[in-house]
Amino acid sequence: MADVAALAGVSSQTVSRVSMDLDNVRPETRRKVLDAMAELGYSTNVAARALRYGSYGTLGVIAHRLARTGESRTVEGVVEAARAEGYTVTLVDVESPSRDDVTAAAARLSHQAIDGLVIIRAETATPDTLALPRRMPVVVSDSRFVGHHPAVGADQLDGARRATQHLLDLGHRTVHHVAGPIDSGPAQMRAEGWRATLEDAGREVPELLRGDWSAGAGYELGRRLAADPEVTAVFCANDETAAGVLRALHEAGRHVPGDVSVVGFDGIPLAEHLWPPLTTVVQDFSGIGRALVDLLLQQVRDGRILDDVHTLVPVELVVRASSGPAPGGSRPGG
Amino acid sequence: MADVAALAGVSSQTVSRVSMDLDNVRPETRRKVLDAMAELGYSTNVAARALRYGSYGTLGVIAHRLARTGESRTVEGVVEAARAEGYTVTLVDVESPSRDDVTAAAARLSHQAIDGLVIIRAETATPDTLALPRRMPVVVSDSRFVGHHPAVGADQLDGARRATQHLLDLGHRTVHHVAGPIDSGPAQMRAEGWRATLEDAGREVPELLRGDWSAGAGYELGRRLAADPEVTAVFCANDETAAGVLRALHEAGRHVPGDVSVVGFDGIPLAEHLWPPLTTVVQDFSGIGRALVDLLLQQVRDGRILDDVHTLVPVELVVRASSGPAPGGSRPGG
DNA sequence: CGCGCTCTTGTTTACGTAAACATCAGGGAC
DNA sequence: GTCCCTGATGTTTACGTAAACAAGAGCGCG
Repeated sequence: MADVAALAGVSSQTVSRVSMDLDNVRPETRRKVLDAMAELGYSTNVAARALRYGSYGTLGVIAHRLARTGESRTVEGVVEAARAEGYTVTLVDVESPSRDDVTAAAARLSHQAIDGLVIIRAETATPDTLALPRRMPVVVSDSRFVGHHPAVGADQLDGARRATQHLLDLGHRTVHHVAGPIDSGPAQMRAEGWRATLEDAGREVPELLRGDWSAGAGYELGRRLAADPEVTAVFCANDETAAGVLRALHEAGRHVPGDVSVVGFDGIPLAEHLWPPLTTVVQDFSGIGRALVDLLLQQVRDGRILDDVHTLVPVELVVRASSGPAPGGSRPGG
Repeated sequence: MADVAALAGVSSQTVSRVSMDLDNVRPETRRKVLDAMAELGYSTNVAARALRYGSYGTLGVIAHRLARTGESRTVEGVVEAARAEGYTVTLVDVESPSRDDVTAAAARLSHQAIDGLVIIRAETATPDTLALPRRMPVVVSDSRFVGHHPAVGADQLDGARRATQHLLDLGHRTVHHVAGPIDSGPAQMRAEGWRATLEDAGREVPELLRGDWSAGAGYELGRRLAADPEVTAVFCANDETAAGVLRALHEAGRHVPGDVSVVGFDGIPLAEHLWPPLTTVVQDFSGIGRALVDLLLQQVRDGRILDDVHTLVPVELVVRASSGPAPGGSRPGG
């Protein structure tokens, strides 16, 4: 900046005024300064500006597996919402879902220049094990942090209930469930919604099959389901798992939805183009991202730390060809 | 820091020494300082440290649609590689692929605290329209920037050639292609590899079908392909497109691979669990991320700006059930 | 017993910016 | 013509950290 000032023959304060595009600077002076800036390839030093202002215009995000559907779409939603508010996003990926890793990630972030922190998936970490800088605004989309930090999440319970009820309404005697990993909050809630719906309807609750969100696990477990002629309806914890189940059913020669109906969760773009097109519970990821950023910026701007807010974002059941009437007396073989 | 120093009864410099965990500080003094830090919830101010050091420990990333396969997996690769080098990543999403948007993104990033910039997808922007701060180290994974900034990319041409050749080797007379959007460099190169392979083999080059990376476009174009009995082999610009084509073929009652073989590109995790499992060209996204970060950090650390490096990351053809022998005389109807 | 070395801690300074305050010139009102 | 007000620009200072330098204490060796 001093160089620019010298070249333009003005004081550094005038350069500052021009670069902020504020105040009153004579057009001629402004011109000289802009020319000098261009000539020297000057751009303002962010560190100094942040030091002066005490804020960075940046939000931190902790996610687990970035390339996974839910994560990447939530991150995208956060990035979009942050951009709309004039903030950029700094990303920290947690390699393995271990406590130490998340703590390390938070520590790394706390050494980064951020004004607030979005925890998209904290996995095994708990509110206590996260050693965050005091007064750091935080929001989470992980249900286990409800009551400790303000939380935003899709209405997992409602989605699972609607998916399960949809299958019951189609006449299926009961519904099997391929769940997500046991240490995932959303996976727990989806399983819970499934179980509660069956119990409310007075139906038998089949043994839960434990997956891990992956299509591979869906395929392996799907082979067991395909081998059981009693199975006519499967609710999967996410769409990838459902894809694996569909493949296993195809391989076993079981027709979908003639013999078995399948429902997924998440609403990935590919769901509509699986074979057959997948009935699924669609999450509004960009809505979640927006809600997260709103809640975080409220805290950042007011300097006030909220803790007991929990925003539920509604989900929507989209019915496609993968779910149909239970195989009845009219069509025993499909 | 001054508060900590006062509370601990030492100078701020001693606090600095403790927080850097360097130099020689008497254990007793260190203890006092650490206690004071804990009591006050102190953590070092990054802006000040960055101002002092002139670096931020952060890399910037410009991407287009974050949730799209290629983007999110490349970003994940970059984030992982950056973490391994002790850097975090600041993300800027470009809303629409317009020149202004990318320029605005770069401007926004240049006002952020970054040591270098990774352009994953610059879309319509050109090297000239990107008003980057002088001496900002840059790497790109966009082929149009080759010669201006060091570039890293999968060997698209080779991948497309191998996919096409694979189908010819199976006895197909020719291969149809559902391409990516016309303004995408990788889409161009995949189409080029396809065309060159057919020409080298002296085969007829069918009209190219213009998609947009989406499964929906694949589905629409796939319906046209399904209606044409001459079509026996389709090479799709990416796996999502291939999923749409598969669906269209299923709906039309054409068997895969009995009647028509389909090959994708990217190697998304779901490819293996589509029906039938998809033959595809697998890209090493984390390898690309690593190469990008390596190349960028070379420049960041040496303060030297490279411009004519172009790293090609090899791809791998993974053959699955979706591609098979051309329908011959032995099996006219599937 | 004193000199000098080492180990620990304190003081000064600079990083680049922008707010607060100071200064100066010009023009309008009386 | 003088005073005051306004608008443009310069000067001083502070943000929090860490390097460079300075200073003081303790100890060994001659």
